[in-house]
Amino acid sequence: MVCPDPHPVAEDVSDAPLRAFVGYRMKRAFNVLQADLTRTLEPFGLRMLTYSALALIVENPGLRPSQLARALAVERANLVVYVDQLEEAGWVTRAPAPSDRRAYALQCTLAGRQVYERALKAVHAHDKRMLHGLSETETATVRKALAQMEHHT
Amino acid sequence: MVCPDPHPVAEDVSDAPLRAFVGYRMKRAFNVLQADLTRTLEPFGLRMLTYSALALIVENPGLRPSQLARALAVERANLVVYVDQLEEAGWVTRAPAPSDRRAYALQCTLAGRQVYERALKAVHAHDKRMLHGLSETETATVRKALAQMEHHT
DNA sequence: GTTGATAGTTATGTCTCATAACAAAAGGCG
DNA sequence: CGCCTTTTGTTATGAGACATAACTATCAAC
Repeated sequence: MVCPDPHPVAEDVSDAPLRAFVGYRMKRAFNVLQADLTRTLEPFGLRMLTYSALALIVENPGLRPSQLARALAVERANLVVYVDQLEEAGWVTRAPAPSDRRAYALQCTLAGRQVYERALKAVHAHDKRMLHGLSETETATVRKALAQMEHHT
Repeated sequence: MVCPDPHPVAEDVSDAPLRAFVGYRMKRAFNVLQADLTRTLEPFGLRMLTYSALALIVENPGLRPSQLARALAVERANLVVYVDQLEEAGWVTRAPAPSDRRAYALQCTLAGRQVYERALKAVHAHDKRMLHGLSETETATVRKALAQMEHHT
Protein backbone atom coordinates (compact mmCIF):
# COMPACT_ATOMS: atom_id res chain seq x y z
CA MET A 1 0.00 0.00 0.00
CA VAL A 2 1.25 3.41 -0.92
CA CYS A 3 1.73 5.84 1.92
CA PRO A 4 0.78 9.33 0.71
CA ASP A 5 3.33 11.94 1.69
CA PRO A 6 1.84 14.19 4.38
CA HIS A 7 4.26 16.97 3.43
CA PRO A 8 3.65 17.73 -0.25
CA VAL A 9 7.27 17.95 -1.41
CA ALA A 10 8.25 19.92 -4.47
CA GLU A 11 8.34 17.86 -7.63
CA ASP A 12 11.57 16.06 -8.34
CA VAL A 13 13.48 17.29 -11.36
CA SER A 14 15.22 14.75 -13.56
CA ASP A 15 18.93 14.93 -14.32
CA ALA A 16 18.38 12.95 -17.53
CA PRO A 17 20.16 15.53 -19.73
CA LEU A 18 23.36 14.83 -17.78
CA ARG A 19 22.92 11.06 -17.54
CA ALA A 20 23.73 10.87 -21.24
CA PHE A 21 27.37 11.37 -20.25
CA VAL A 22 29.44 8.59 -18.78
CA GLY A 23 31.49 11.21 -16.97
CA TYR A 24 28.45 12.38 -15.02
CA ARG A 25 27.53 8.82 -14.09
CA MET A 26 31.10 8.21 -12.97
CA LYS A 27 31.03 11.26 -10.76
CA ARG A 28 27.78 10.19 -9.11
CA ALA A 29 28.93 6.59 -8.68
CA PHE A 30 32.32 7.64 -7.38
CA ASN A 31 30.76 9.94 -4.81
CA VAL A 32 28.77 7.01 -3.43
CA LEU A 33 31.82 4.75 -3.50
CA GLN A 34 33.99 7.36 -1.82
CA ALA A 35 31.49 7.89 0.97
CA ASP A 36 31.29 4.14 1.60
CA LEU A 37 35.07 3.74 1.53
CA THR A 38 35.54 6.68 3.90
CA ARG A 39 33.13 5.05 6.34
CA THR A 40 34.96 1.75 5.87
CA LEU A 41 38.38 3.20 6.68
CA GLU A 42 37.33 5.58 9.44
CA PRO A 43 37.42 2.98 12.26
CA PHE A 44 41.06 2.27 11.39
CA GLY A 45 42.08 5.93 11.48
CA LEU A 46 42.80 5.81 7.76
CA ARG A 47 41.58 7.78 4.76
CA MET A 48 41.72 6.90 1.10
CA LEU A 49 45.16 8.35 0.53
CA THR A 50 46.76 7.32 3.80
CA TYR A 51 45.48 3.80 3.19
CA SER A 52 46.88 3.83 -0.35
CA ALA A 53 50.23 5.09 0.84
CA LEU A 54 50.38 2.55 3.67
CA ALA A 55 49.51 -0.26 1.28
CA LEU A 56 52.38 0.53 -1.06
CA ILE A 57 54.82 0.99 1.81
CA VAL A 58 53.86 -2.39 3.26
CA GLU A 59 54.14 -4.10 -0.12
CA ASN A 60 57.33 -2.25 -1.15
CA PRO A 61 59.46 -1.83 1.97
CA GLY A 62 62.17 0.78 1.68
CA LEU A 63 60.63 2.73 -1.16
CA ARG A 64 61.19 6.47 -1.24
CA PRO A 65 58.60 9.26 -1.10
CA SER A 66 59.22 10.31 -4.69
CA GLN A 67 58.58 6.77 -5.90
CA LEU A 68 55.44 6.60 -3.80
CA ALA A 69 54.18 9.90 -5.17
CA ARG A 70 54.69 8.70 -8.74
CA ALA A 71 52.95 5.38 -8.07
CA LEU A 72 49.93 7.12 -6.53
CA ALA A 73 49.91 9.97 -9.07
CA VAL A 74 49.97 12.61 -6.35
CA GLU A 75 52.38 15.53 -5.95
CA ARG A 76 55.38 15.00 -3.68
CA ALA A 77 54.35 18.15 -1.81
CA ASN A 78 51.04 16.58 -0.83
CA LEU A 79 52.53 13.19 -0.04
CA VAL A 80 54.53 14.75 2.78
CA VAL A 81 51.33 15.30 4.73
CA TYR A 82 50.14 11.73 4.28
CA VAL A 83 53.48 10.27 5.38
CA ASP A 84 53.48 12.69 8.32
CA GLN A 85 50.16 11.28 9.46
CA LEU A 86 51.29 7.68 9.06
CA GLU A 87 54.47 8.47 10.99
CA GLU A 88 52.60 10.25 13.79
CA ALA A 89 50.34 7.22 14.10
CA GLY A 90 53.41 5.04 14.52
CA TRP A 91 52.75 2.98 11.41
CA VAL A 92 55.58 4.17 9.19
CA THR A 93 59.16 5.28 9.77
CA ARG A 94 61.44 7.48 7.69
CA ALA A 95 64.83 5.76 7.71
CA PRO A 96 67.83 7.33 6.00
CA ALA A 97 68.31 5.94 2.50
CA PRO A 98 71.68 4.20 2.18
CA SER A 99 72.56 5.41 -1.32
CA ASP A 100 71.13 8.94 -1.29
CA ARG A 101 71.39 11.30 1.63
CA ARG A 102 68.55 13.44 0.28
CA ALA A 103 66.04 10.61 0.38
CA TYR A 104 64.27 8.49 2.96
CA ALA A 105 63.54 4.78 2.92
CA LEU A 106 59.93 4.33 4.02
CA GLN A 107 59.34 1.33 6.25
CA CYS A 108 56.21 0.15 7.99
CA THR A 109 56.23 -0.80 11.64
CA LEU A 110 54.65 -3.93 13.08
CA ALA A 111 51.63 -1.89 14.12
CA GLY A 112 51.48 -0.45 10.62
CA ARG A 113 51.44 -3.87 9.04
CA GLN A 114 48.76 -5.03 11.46
CA VAL A 115 46.40 -2.12 10.86
CA TYR A 116 46.97 -2.50 7.13
CA GLU A 117 46.02 -6.15 7.14
CA ARG A 118 42.87 -5.50 9.12
CA ALA A 119 41.92 -2.57 6.90
CA LEU A 120 42.66 -4.63 3.79
CA LYS A 121 39.95 -7.10 4.72
CA ALA A 122 37.46 -4.26 5.23
CA VAL A 123 38.38 -2.67 1.91
CA HIS A 124 37.94 -6.00 0.13
CA ALA A 125 34.47 -6.28 1.63
CA HIS A 126 33.75 -2.71 0.52
CA ASP A 127 34.86 -3.47 -3.03
CA LYS A 128 32.70 -6.57 -3.12
CA ARG A 129 29.75 -4.48 -1.91
CA MET A 130 30.29 -1.97 -4.69
CA LEU A 131 30.35 -4.67 -7.36
CA HIS A 132 27.35 -6.53 -5.98
CA GLY A 133 24.98 -7.62 -8.71
CA LEU A 134 27.56 -7.61 -11.49
CA SER A 135 28.80 -10.75 -13.17
CA GLU A 136 32.44 -11.70 -13.57
CA THR A 137 32.51 -10.70 -17.22
CA GLU A 138 30.80 -7.42 -16.42
CA THR A 139 33.33 -6.47 -13.75
CA ALA A 140 36.10 -7.44 -16.15
CA THR A 141 34.64 -5.10 -18.74
CA VAL A 142 34.44 -2.31 -16.18
CA ARG A 143 38.08 -2.82 -15.21
CA LYS A 144 39.15 -2.77 -18.82
CA ALA A 145 37.11 0.35 -19.57
CA LEU A 146 38.50 2.22 -16.58
CA ALA A 147 42.06 1.28 -17.51
CA GLN A 148 41.46 2.51 -21.03
CA MET A 149 40.00 5.81 -19.88
CA GLU A 150 42.89 6.32 -17.49
CA HIS A 151 45.55 5.88 -20.16
CA HIS A 152 43.64 7.95 -22.67
CA THR A 153 45.11 11.24 -21.52
CA MET B 1 66.54 1.97 -31.03
CA VAL B 2 66.39 2.47 -27.33
CA CYS B 3 67.64 5.78 -26.02
CA PRO B 4 69.44 5.23 -22.70
CA ASP B 5 68.31 7.66 -20.04
CA PRO B 6 71.15 10.04 -19.24
CA HIS B 7 69.63 10.77 -15.83
CA PRO B 8 69.30 7.41 -14.05
CA VAL B 9 65.81 7.81 -12.60
CA ALA B 10 64.73 5.92 -9.52
CA GLU B 11 62.95 2.65 -10.24
CA ASP B 12 59.22 2.85 -10.70
CA VAL B 13 57.16 1.21 -8.00
CA SER B 14 54.01 -0.65 -9.00
CA ASP B 15 50.62 0.18 -7.54
CA ALA B 16 49.42 -3.35 -8.31
CA PRO B 17 48.22 -4.00 -4.73
CA LEU B 18 45.71 -1.17 -5.19
CA ARG B 19 44.70 -2.03 -8.74
CA ALA B 20 42.88 -5.04 -7.35
CA PHE B 21 40.15 -2.64 -6.26
CA VAL B 22 37.68 -1.18 -8.70
CA GLY B 23 37.41 1.88 -6.47
CA TYR B 24 41.08 2.69 -6.99
CA ARG B 25 40.78 2.29 -10.74
CA MET B 26 37.71 4.53 -10.71
CA LYS B 27 39.58 7.21 -8.83
CA ARG B 28 42.48 7.13 -11.26
CA ALA B 29 40.22 7.09 -14.32
CA PHE B 30 37.99 9.82 -12.95
CA ASN B 31 40.96 12.08 -12.30
CA VAL B 32 41.94 11.81 -15.95
CA LEU B 33 38.37 12.37 -17.08
CA GLN B 34 37.93 15.34 -14.78
CA ALA B 35 41.10 16.98 -16.06
CA ASP B 36 39.97 16.56 -19.65
CA LEU B 37 36.49 17.86 -18.90
CA THR B 38 37.87 20.85 -17.03
CA ARG B 39 40.01 21.72 -20.04
CA THR B 40 36.96 21.22 -22.26
CA LEU B 41 34.77 23.59 -20.28
CA GLU B 42 37.39 26.23 -19.47
CA PRO B 43 37.03 28.16 -22.78
CA PHE B 44 33.32 28.63 -22.01
CA GLY B 45 33.92 29.95 -18.50
CA LEU B 46 32.22 26.88 -17.06
CA ARG B 47 33.25 24.21 -14.59
CA MET B 48 31.79 20.78 -14.01
CA LEU B 49 29.20 21.92 -11.53
CA THR B 50 28.27 25.21 -13.15
CA TYR B 51 27.82 23.36 -16.43
CA SER B 52 25.65 20.76 -14.74
CA ALA B 53 23.52 23.41 -13.06
CA LEU B 54 23.16 25.39 -16.27
CA ALA B 55 22.15 22.26 -18.18
CA LEU B 56 19.31 21.47 -15.81
CA ILE B 57 18.15 25.07 -15.70
CA VAL B 58 18.05 25.22 -19.51
CA GLU B 59 16.18 21.92 -19.73
CA ASN B 60 13.85 22.66 -16.81
CA PRO B 61 13.02 26.36 -16.92
CA GLY B 62 11.60 27.76 -13.71
CA LEU B 63 12.94 25.08 -11.42
CA ARG B 64 13.91 26.11 -7.91
CA PRO B 65 17.32 25.86 -6.23
CA SER B 66 16.20 23.14 -3.84
CA GLN B 67 15.03 20.99 -6.75
CA LEU B 68 18.27 21.61 -8.57
CA ALA B 69 20.31 20.65 -5.52
CA ARG B 70 18.40 17.39 -5.17
CA ALA B 71 18.79 16.56 -8.85
CA LEU B 72 22.54 17.16 -8.74
CA ALA B 73 22.99 15.54 -5.32
CA VAL B 74 24.74 18.59 -3.91
CA GLU B 75 23.93 20.54 -0.77
CA ARG B 76 21.74 23.60 -1.15
CA ALA B 77 24.40 25.60 0.65
CA ASN B 78 26.93 24.83 -2.06
CA LEU B 79 24.48 25.35 -4.90
CA VAL B 80 24.14 28.99 -3.93
CA VAL B 81 27.70 29.64 -5.07
CA TYR B 82 27.20 27.97 -8.43
CA VAL B 83 24.00 29.89 -9.15
CA ASP B 84 25.76 33.08 -8.04
CA GLN B 85 28.42 32.50 -10.67
CA LEU B 86 25.89 31.74 -13.40
CA GLU B 87 23.95 34.86 -12.45
CA GLU B 88 27.05 37.06 -12.42
CA ALA B 89 27.93 35.76 -15.88
CA GLY B 90 24.48 36.84 -17.06
CA TRP B 91 23.39 33.32 -17.96
CA VAL B 92 20.77 32.71 -15.29
CA THR B 93 18.23 34.86 -13.45
CA ARG B 94 16.55 34.40 -10.09
CA ALA B 95 12.91 35.34 -10.62
CA PRO B 96 10.43 35.32 -7.72
CA ALA B 97 8.51 32.05 -7.59
CA PRO B 98 4.79 32.66 -8.00
CA SER B 99 3.53 30.12 -5.48
CA ASP B 100 6.19 30.38 -2.76
CA ARG B 101 7.68 33.64 -1.56
CA ARG B 102 10.69 31.87 -0.08
CA ALA B 103 11.78 30.35 -3.37
CA TYR B 104 13.17 31.49 -6.68
CA ALA B 105 12.34 30.34 -10.17
CA LEU B 106 15.60 29.82 -12.03
CA GLN B 107 15.53 30.88 -15.67
CA CYS B 108 18.29 30.95 -18.24
CA THR B 109 18.91 34.00 -20.39
CA LEU B 110 19.43 33.93 -24.13
CA ALA B 111 23.18 34.17 -23.57
CA GLY B 112 22.92 31.31 -21.10
CA ARG B 113 21.16 29.09 -23.58
CA GLN B 114 23.70 29.94 -26.25
CA VAL B 115 26.76 29.18 -24.15
CA TYR B 116 25.09 25.98 -22.98
CA GLU B 117 24.47 24.76 -26.50
CA ARG B 118 28.03 25.46 -27.55
CA ALA B 119 29.42 23.80 -24.43
CA LEU B 120 27.10 20.83 -24.94
CA LYS B 121 28.78 20.03 -28.25
CA ALA B 122 32.21 20.19 -26.63
CA VAL B 123 31.11 17.96 -23.76
CA HIS B 124 29.71 15.42 -26.19
CA ALA B 125 33.05 15.34 -27.96
CA HIS B 126 34.79 14.92 -24.61
CA ASP B 127 32.55 12.01 -23.68
CA LYS B 128 33.20 10.34 -27.01
CA ARG B 129 36.94 10.79 -26.43
CA MET B 130 36.71 9.13 -23.06
CA LEU B 131 34.87 6.11 -24.47
CA HIS B 132 37.15 5.74 -27.45
CA GLY B 133 38.09 2.12 -28.03
CA LEU B 134 35.07 0.66 -26.30
CA SER B 135 32.30 -1.14 -28.13
CA GLU B 136 28.60 -0.34 -27.80
CA THR B 137 27.96 -3.31 -25.57
CA GLU B 138 30.96 -2.45 -23.41
CA THR B 139 29.83 1.13 -22.84
CA ALA B 140 26.34 -0.17 -22.06
CA THR B 141 27.84 -2.47 -19.44
CA VAL B 142 29.81 0.42 -17.95
CA ARG B 143 26.68 2.57 -17.74
CA LYS B 144 24.77 -0.24 -16.08
CA ALA B 145 27.58 -0.91 -13.61
CA LEU B 146 27.91 2.75 -12.66
CA ALA B 147 24.16 3.07 -12.15
CA GLN B 148 24.19 0.01 -9.94
CA MET B 149 27.08 1.28 -7.85
CA GLU B 150 25.39 4.63 -7.46
CA HIS B 151 22.16 3.21 -6.12
CA HIS B 152 23.93 0.75 -3.89
CA THR B 153 24.31 3.18 -1.00
C1' DG C 1 84.47 22.93 -9.19
C1' DT C 2 80.64 24.69 -11.41
C1' DT C 3 76.18 23.80 -13.15
C1' DG C 4 71.81 21.74 -13.58
C1' DA C 5 68.61 18.35 -11.99
C1' DT C 6 66.40 15.88 -8.14
C1' DA C 7 64.58 14.96 -3.11
C1' DG C 8 62.03 16.47 0.53
C1' DT C 9 59.73 20.21 2.48
C1' DT C 10 56.90 24.53 3.38
C1' DA C 11 53.61 27.77 2.13
C1' DT C 12 49.78 29.08 -0.48
C1' DG C 13 45.58 28.86 -3.13
C1' DT C 14 41.66 26.59 -5.48
C1' DC C 15 37.90 23.40 -5.78
C1' DT C 16 34.68 20.10 -3.89
C1' DC C 17 31.93 18.78 -0.23
C1' DA C 18 29.78 18.70 4.48
C1' DT C 19 27.78 20.84 8.57
C1' DA C 20 25.79 24.28 11.61
C1' DA C 21 23.16 28.22 12.17
C1' DC C 22 19.96 31.73 10.76
C1' DA C 23 15.61 34.51 9.07
C1' DA C 24 11.69 34.23 6.22
C1' DA C 25 7.97 31.78 4.83
C1' DA C 26 4.93 27.73 4.39
C1' DG C 27 1.89 24.03 6.17
C1' DG C 28 -0.48 21.21 9.79
C1' DC C 29 -3.41 21.27 13.74
C1' DG C 30 -5.89 22.41 17.80
C1' DC D 1 -6.64 32.55 14.78
C1' DG D 2 -2.05 31.10 17.25
C1' DC D 3 1.41 27.41 17.80
C1' DC D 4 4.72 24.36 16.04
C1' DT D 5 7.36 21.97 12.71
C1' DT D 6 9.32 21.90 8.22
C1' DT D 7 11.21 23.91 4.20
C1' DT D 8 13.88 27.53 1.59
C1' DG D 9 17.67 30.25 0.62
C1' DT D 10 21.65 31.88 2.67
C1' DT D 11 26.16 32.68 5.32
C1' DA D 12 30.00 31.05 7.63
C1' DT D 13 33.22 27.60 8.52
C1' DG D 14 36.06 23.56 8.16
C1' DA D 15 37.93 19.37 6.04
C1' DG D 16 39.99 17.09 2.28
C1' DA D 17 42.06 16.61 -2.43
C1' DC D 18 44.83 18.79 -5.67
C1' DA D 19 48.21 22.11 -7.95
C1' DT D 20 52.06 25.38 -7.95
C1' DA D 21 56.01 28.13 -6.45
C1' DA D 22 59.98 28.53 -3.71
C1' DC D 23 63.53 26.87 -0.70
C1' DT D 24 67.59 23.86 1.06
C1' DA D 25 70.40 19.92 0.63
C1' DT D 26 72.25 16.68 -2.25
C1' DC D 27 73.50 14.30 -6.41
C1' DA D 28 75.43 13.77 -10.97
C1' DA D 29 77.57 15.25 -15.10
C1' DC D 30 80.83 17.93 -17.56
